Amino acid sequence: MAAPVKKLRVTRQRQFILDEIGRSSEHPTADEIYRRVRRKLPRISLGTVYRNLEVLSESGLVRRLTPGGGQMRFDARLSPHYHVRCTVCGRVEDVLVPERADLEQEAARATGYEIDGHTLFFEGICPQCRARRAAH
Amino acid sequence: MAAPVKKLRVTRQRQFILDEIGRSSEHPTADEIYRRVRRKLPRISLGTVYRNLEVLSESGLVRRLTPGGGQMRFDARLSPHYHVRCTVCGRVEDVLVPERADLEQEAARATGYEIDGHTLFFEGICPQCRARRAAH
DNA sequence: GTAGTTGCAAAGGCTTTGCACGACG
DNA sequence: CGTCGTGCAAAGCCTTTGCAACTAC
Repeated sequence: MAAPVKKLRVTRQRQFILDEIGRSSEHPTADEIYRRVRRKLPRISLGTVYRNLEVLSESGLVRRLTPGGGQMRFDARLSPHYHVRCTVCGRVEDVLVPERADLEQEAARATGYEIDGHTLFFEGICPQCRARRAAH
Repeated sequence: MAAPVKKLRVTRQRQFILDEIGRSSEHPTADEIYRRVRRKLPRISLGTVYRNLEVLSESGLVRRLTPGGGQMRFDARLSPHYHVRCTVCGRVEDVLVPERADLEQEAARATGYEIDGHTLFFEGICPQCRARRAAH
């Protein structure tokens, strides 16, 4: 009755990609993952990286983020949490505050939708950029 | 001290574009706006539409949305509110529940960022798609 | 053995941009 | 009249895809 889960093979490429996302807490883009994994697997292709990111997020092993300013990013932290994007340098970081489940009930009531989840992005300026800005 | 506001000219293209966004509550994409405005101004180009959307959102006359699934959308409703995207048909609608300002304070505390705003997207299934699904 | 995967390269979708002409103020 | 805006077309960026060879199970 549920979604047909296709069985994933454990390939070297897949392992390195998953590993690389887990290793970094900086929510890398597909291209960043590609460049890093290529240090270990020089023959991997960008297409493979994209295909794996698709499959891995489809099966819930990574989370795909689409912050306002640009390309997709990937997050290995699976527990519910929010994100913040620095509007100056573009970095994306976790915001570890508890998810507000009540928001979804409110939204369901207000819209008539069946709500499955929500995504919350804060925008702001990171401490480093703030310091740089203060120093002119 | 504030951002240098450049003065906008009132061109027919700009007027029709702004008008078209205001007229529809469906958060049209750039291409949808283009196709609609072209009925009145057949010689307008897609490039002009994009340039105006850029300028208009830069000056706060429209709001630019970037829902997870695909291209930018535009919203003429300027008061703070949230959005929901139907994961089946892709439509985007307003969610008129009050913004939670306390979220930003929490996020600032948790991250050290200076928070300027936040974007909240709900995902779910709209009543129409739900009905269609129930009817097999 | 055979489905799922990979590399490579080409194609695709959306958005941005260079340029010369046009029009708003 | 000087800018700012426009149309057109080309370029750009990120992502997806077709295909034949390959490999995990």
